Amino acid sequence: MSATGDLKKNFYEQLARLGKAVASPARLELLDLLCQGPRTVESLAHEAGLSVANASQHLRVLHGARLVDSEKNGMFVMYRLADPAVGDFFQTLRALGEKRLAEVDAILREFREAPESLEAIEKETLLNRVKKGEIILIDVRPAEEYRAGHIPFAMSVPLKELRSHFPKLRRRQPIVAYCRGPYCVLAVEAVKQLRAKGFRAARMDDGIAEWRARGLPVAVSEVSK
Amino acid sequence: MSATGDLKKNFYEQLARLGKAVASPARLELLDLLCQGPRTVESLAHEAGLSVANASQHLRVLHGARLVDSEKNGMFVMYRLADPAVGDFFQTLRALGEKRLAEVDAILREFREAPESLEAIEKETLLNRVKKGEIILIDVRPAEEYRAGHIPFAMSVPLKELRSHFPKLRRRQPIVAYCRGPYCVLAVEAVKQLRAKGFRAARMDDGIAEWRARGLPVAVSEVSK
DNA sequence: AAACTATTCAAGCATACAATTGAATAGTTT
DNA sequence: AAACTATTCAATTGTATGCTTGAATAGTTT
Repeated sequence: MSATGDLKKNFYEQLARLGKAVASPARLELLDLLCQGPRTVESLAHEAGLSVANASQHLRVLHGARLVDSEKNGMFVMYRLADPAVGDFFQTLRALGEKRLAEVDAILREFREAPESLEAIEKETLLNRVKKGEIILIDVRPAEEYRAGHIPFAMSVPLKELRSHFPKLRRRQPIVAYCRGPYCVLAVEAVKQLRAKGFRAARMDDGIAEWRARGLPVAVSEVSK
Repeated sequence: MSATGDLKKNFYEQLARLGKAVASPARLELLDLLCQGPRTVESLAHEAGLSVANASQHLRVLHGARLVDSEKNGMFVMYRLADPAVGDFFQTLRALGEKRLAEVDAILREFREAPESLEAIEKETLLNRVKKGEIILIDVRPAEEYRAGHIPFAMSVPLKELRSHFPKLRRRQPIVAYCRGPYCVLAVEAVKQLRAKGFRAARMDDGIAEWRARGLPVAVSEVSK
């Protein structure tokens, strides 16, 4: 029916569908998120900063390229990678990107260095970034201390439970850890563990006491569950 | 200067440049060809069935994504993969494609089966395909026999020199080997070696004698060099 | 059943891209 | 230097894509 030449052309066309699927920053971010586990459309949209309709459309494209599968679960639709091989592919793509694109390298360098020089950044700016979700702020003190008072939007991740949070964390999302203050080793240890696992982590040497002393807002957990 | 969120967005944008580079069938074919070794623009254009200007533009896109490098050599410009990692990436992409895209699978199946059932195909059709470059027809008899008379458009690839041709050959391009006729083992052996190396090879059991006997055209080398 | 929610669909607009064409470079041969 | 060759550049055209908006589905709660 079709000549061999058409088949050859067709083969590359099919392959190009995969290429097209990863030709959009938005879809790459969605894929990256999905590499870390199944998610609903809305959570993906929110995390990637897309409108829900837009995210849905991008997901449809990814689905069309057989990169992701979806499954209806009650009112939600769960998206997941169609195959672990998709994750491998994404990692290869990222590795190649980091290796070959000088611009990407520069960005990552800035990324890596930014948290280091956090001391220089105004604490208010940090707070704004955390609020926007650009940085994950973790409180590594025991849960009770967290409940008693913590920096707004900080997640409670007691040092002992840090390992169990690894799967949830994104490897390139900057993480800032804080604890009781400059003479407390909890955050130092947390950063060490996170970096060992490849996360971009930095320590904020101020603790809750210093924070409060500057007149910055402090949150209190109402529900102690 | 730029917020962390911008950096994150920028990272995926840079990554998407790689994606865009492999989002076109033409560029994928060019990449595939370049995986097998450096080539000039014209040879790439010809083999991929593109106009030279078009191929040049596609190559510029690949170059922009840092996937290929070019080097001026006299009047020619040689293109090559920028890094062996690019080849790895392409293989991963292809592997994923073959694994995930049902259509691609179907195509490959047809591809794989087509040469097998070559006996059923009219020899004239074969000739047309060879003429169009869809199939590579190789004559595995010693060079003298080839010169004395061969099927039009067949390449002379004496069995002894087969190995040295491997680098030039494309792994998915169907190859058909013929020799003296149904009772000659040259083509059988050639197919065995080609398949062992992953090429798509089939044997045509008719030889030059049978070909001529059917009244089909026979070519003669004028220049014996 | 009515109000709500998560998701998808459809239409519209602006932008980006692929292929074609003809001309411009840069190198080679005569 | 003139003719030729390989490659690139520039302008054009049609088509595909991404994002937005508002409505439609399908499931859930009241």
